[in-house]
Amino acid sequence: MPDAMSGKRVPSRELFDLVAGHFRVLGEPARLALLHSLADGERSAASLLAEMKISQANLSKHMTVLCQAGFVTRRREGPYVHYQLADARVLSLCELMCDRLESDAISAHELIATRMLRED
Amino acid sequence: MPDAMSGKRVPSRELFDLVAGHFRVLGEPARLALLHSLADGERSAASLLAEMKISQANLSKHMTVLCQAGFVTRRREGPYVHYQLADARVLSLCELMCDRLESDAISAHELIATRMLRED
DNA sequence: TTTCTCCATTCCCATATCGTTGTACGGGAA
DNA sequence: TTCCCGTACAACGATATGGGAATGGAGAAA
Repeated sequence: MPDAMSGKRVPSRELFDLVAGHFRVLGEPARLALLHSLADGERSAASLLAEMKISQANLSKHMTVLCQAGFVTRRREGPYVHYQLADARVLSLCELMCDRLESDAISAHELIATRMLRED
Repeated sequence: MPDAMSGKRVPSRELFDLVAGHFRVLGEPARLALLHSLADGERSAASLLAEMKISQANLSKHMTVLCQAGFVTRRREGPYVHYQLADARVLSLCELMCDRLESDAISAHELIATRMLRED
């Protein structure tokens, strides 16, 4: 039975590339911190620059990447630029990942506790 | 009022590094395809190698990365090795990202349609 | 034991990406 | 107009990462 008739989804290589590319955008600590700073609402480039400990050029590049990925929108107001989360689901992704890591940490902790109780 | 008393979570740089590192693991098309292949259950290394169009060394390296990230578990059975998803939530992450991309695509489509209807 | 299979690891190269520096663009004020 | 400020872009070096080829190592069979 061919996949087309099985009802099962068969992702194409292009889809994997696209999804992986967006995960890679989230695979940068500085960009995660920037997204986190935008969680409370719109922020100006200057305020982000003041908060983060990165250079102006670096900030601009990271924000460009986030905009191209569709995670953030850019709004120009005179000489100033304001950034905003384009989609709150991005934060859901981060929270989901954090939950996973937390579970792993707990499991590791229990494993260590078990080993300490066990008589080798 | 300090952050510690505001109830607001202030992630550390180490947490951003950790989360970003795990997102980077998902930022590889081949690894996403491997995770997808494991969605239906345990698979042997040989069957994964037969399905994917990558070299044996490459497969082994990718699976090692997935195991170290805690996404996959490795089980040895004689000379054979079987891999299994360690956490179904990984698939949730991928689905969430796909939903986002789908929404973007729809938005882009509507935008194009609007422009086509508009008289410039 | 030897030999074979299956998988992991190591080394090397090509490519990609991050951060810095310097520069260019664009808007507002003088 | 000229100047300054805020931001984006380009070019560079350093580092990281994926892929291929070769090697290593564990286990099973002879």
